[in-house]
Amino acid sequence: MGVDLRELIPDDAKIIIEDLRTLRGRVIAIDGYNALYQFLAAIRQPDGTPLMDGSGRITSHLSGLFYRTINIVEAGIKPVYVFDGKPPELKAKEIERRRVVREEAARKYEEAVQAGDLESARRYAMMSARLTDEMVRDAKALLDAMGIPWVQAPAEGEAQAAYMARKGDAYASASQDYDSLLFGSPRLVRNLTISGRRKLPRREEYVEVKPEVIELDKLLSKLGVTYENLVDIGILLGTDYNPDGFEGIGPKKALQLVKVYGSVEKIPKPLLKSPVEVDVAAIKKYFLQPQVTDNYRLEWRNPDPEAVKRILVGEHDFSAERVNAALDRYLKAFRENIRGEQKGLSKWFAKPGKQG
DNA sequence: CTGATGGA
DNA sequence: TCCATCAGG
Repeated sequence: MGVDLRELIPDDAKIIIEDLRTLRGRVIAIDGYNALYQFLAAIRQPDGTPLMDGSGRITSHLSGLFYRTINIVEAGIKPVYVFDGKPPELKAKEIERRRVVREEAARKYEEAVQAGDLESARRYAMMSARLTDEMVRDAKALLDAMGIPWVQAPAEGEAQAAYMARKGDAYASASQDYDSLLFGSPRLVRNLTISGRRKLPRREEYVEVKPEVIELDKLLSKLGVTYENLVDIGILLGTDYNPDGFEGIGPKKALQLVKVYGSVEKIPKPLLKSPVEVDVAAIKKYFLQPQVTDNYRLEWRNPDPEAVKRILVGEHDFSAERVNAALDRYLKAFRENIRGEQKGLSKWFAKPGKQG
C-alpha cells in the first residue's frame, strides 16, 4: 500500500489536471506494477470475474494497459513503464501481510459467490487480485510491440521512477502510491491510469477522478519541512518497511514531532511506542539511497502492429475489430505526438531535451 | 478501466 | 453532444 501521505498534502501543493494534454511532450515514468495491479483489480464483471482468454488466462491487465497507453500517447505524453525488481529484505513482513490479506479475501470471495452476494464478491475479488510473473511478462511484451520503453528496476520501481525524474530523464513519476515522493521524485502524478468516474466503496455514489500533479518542492515549503524531514514523517506514519508505524501517531502529530525535534532520531524515546523494533536508520537509507540503475534507454521505437495483434488477438482472444480500431488511433497518435510528424513541420522545432 | 451504443 | 448502460476476454 505504501506510505499514506494523503492527509498531509495541502490542496495548494497539487495541480489538478483537467485535460491530460497539459502534460503534452512530457516523459512520465509510470509505476508499472501499480498500473497493472489497478487494471487487474478494476477490470472485472459485476461478480468479480476478470477478463480471460479462451485458455482461462487473465487478460484484464492487458486490456487496461493497451487502451490506457493509447490514451496517454494520444494526449501527447511519452510514457515509460518502470517495473519492480527484487523487493528489499526489509519489505518481507509487508509482503507476507499482503499475502494473508489476499488469501483471506479469496476465501470471502468464494463465500460471497456461494451466497449470491455480487457486490461483496466483486469487492473480495478485487482484494484477492494477484499480479503474476506471467502477467508482467505479457505486459512487457505488449509494450515492446507498441514501441513503449520499459525499465527493469533493480529493486523498488518507485525508487527507480523517482531517480529518473530527479535526473531529468522524466518530468514526473506516476503512481497511486506516495512512496516516490519519499524517494525524492520532484513531481508525482496520481490518477494517471485511472481517470473517469469511480464508485465510492459501499455506496451508490460516484466521484469524478482527475489526474493531479503533486510537486515535491511545493509540498515541502507548504509543510515547512526538508526532504529528509518528509522521509522521517513517512517513517513515523508507517511505510512498507515498517507498516505498523508508531502508536498513536497520525499525520498531524508526525509533522509536529519532526518539526519540533528535527528528526526521528532526536524524538525522545518515550514518545515513540512501537510493538516491534524499528530500524529507523536502515529504513531511512532505503529512501535516501535506494538501489537504482542507469542501465536504461528511453526510446520510443516504431510500433509493430502485427506483433500487437499477435499478442492480443492471436494469443489472448481479443476482438480483431476492436484491436484494429484502437491501433489505428494509436499509430496516428504515435506518429504525431511521439515522432512529431505533425503536418510535416517537425524539422522546424527543436527536439525536447531534459524534462522539467 | 475502456470503448461502443443508443436514447435524451 | 452528453450520458447511462453494457460488454469486453
